[in-house]
Amino acid sequence: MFAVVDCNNFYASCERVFNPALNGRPVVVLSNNDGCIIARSEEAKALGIKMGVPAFQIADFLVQNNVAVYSSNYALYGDLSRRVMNVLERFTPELEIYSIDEAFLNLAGLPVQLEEYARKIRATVLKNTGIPVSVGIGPTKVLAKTANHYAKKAPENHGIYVLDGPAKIDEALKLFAIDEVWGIGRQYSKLLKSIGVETAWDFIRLPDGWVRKRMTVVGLRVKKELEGISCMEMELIPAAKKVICTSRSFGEPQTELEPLREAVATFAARCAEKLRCQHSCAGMLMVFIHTNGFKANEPQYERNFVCKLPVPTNSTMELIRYALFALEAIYRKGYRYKKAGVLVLDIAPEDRVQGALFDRVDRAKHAAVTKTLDAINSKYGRDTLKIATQGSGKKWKMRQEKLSPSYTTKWNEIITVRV
DNA sequence: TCTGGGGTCCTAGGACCC
DNA sequence: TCTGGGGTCCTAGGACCC
Repeated sequence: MFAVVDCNNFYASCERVFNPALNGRPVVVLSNNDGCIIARSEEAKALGIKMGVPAFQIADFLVQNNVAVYSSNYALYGDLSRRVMNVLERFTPELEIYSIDEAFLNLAGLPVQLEEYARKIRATVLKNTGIPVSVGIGPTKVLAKTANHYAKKAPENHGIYVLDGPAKIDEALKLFAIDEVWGIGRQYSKLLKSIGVETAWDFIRLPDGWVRKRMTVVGLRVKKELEGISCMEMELIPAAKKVICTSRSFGEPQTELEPLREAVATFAARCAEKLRCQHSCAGMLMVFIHTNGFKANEPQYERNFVCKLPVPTNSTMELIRYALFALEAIYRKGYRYKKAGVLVLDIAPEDRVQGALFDRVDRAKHAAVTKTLDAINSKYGRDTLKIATQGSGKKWKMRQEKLSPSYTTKWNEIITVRV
């Protein structure tokens, strides 16, 4: 059996942990640059606030309904996520951290009563972290996700649901809308509904051949999992990323090269950090910039530039150099740039790098410098030490007007208690 | 004024090899 | 009548996830 533990309205719940005045009040969290609604408390959902809506479109509505609005605070969410995962680790020998707010637990062979165990997991996470979670249990990952849905949506289940036994599974699948199935997105829902498939139960009645042909092996796997045949394994060790991207929208549109250079250098530096964190090097780098596509009356421009690196690297200095070269190759005057980004790809383990005969970079020196850089920044906080080209970010930094304190990761933002 | 960010996997088709 | 067979690698596009 698999359990999937999913934090309820995770970002909104994080905001509540150290600010209990938010309990009972509608809370929403905005995407980067304070753009769209990306998390909603139950009260906010009840008000009809939809996922992904641009915040400015419903600004008045938010005020009228006394909705608490927050900028994304990933320092806080990341830390609380780590705490939740630490608790979950105690409940299984096999934990797969699937996303910032979700994990699979392999319960195979544990001598426990499943419902009781689920209740215990839920209670422990809530007590130790302040985060409410839902626990779904089933014989396959897809069925566990289905169970999680029932745990979350039906109040009488109190946040837990165990899907076991053919009769119970059958009954659940008959009531389960096809577009709620994990792995069935918008396009496949549309396709399936067009041939009269409305529920998960309808779906598993289709011939395998049809599913394989129209939905590839991925769709067929989902079908098998719904039928109770497990074909998605636990992934215990997070695989190294094959592509790493750092990109941001700017708080204000940028017209000049200099702030773009700062931004792109900063994104390249962040990519380098992410590479070093997973002990990889990248063999290619791409920079992209574009204007605001929503502004139909403004001149539009969108370009990217790919550099093949002579020797795969994770050096901040080297990646910045190539990133700036790429930026300068595509930058044109006369546009209002809204967003830029750096991607690194062609990623390989750092101990398998193919050198070059005429390499003029002193790689040992770069490695020593970045090691020191990482050590200092890990101890004193991100960007305590950085490359001068990265600048201050004053001009282009994203909007974060409603940022809560990073209660658990910054000394000067630690919670204050009034007597 | 204002519209997020970061990933994965699969397939088809083209180019190329012997 | 009849136009081989068997591969690899790469890329773009499309689907999905959180």
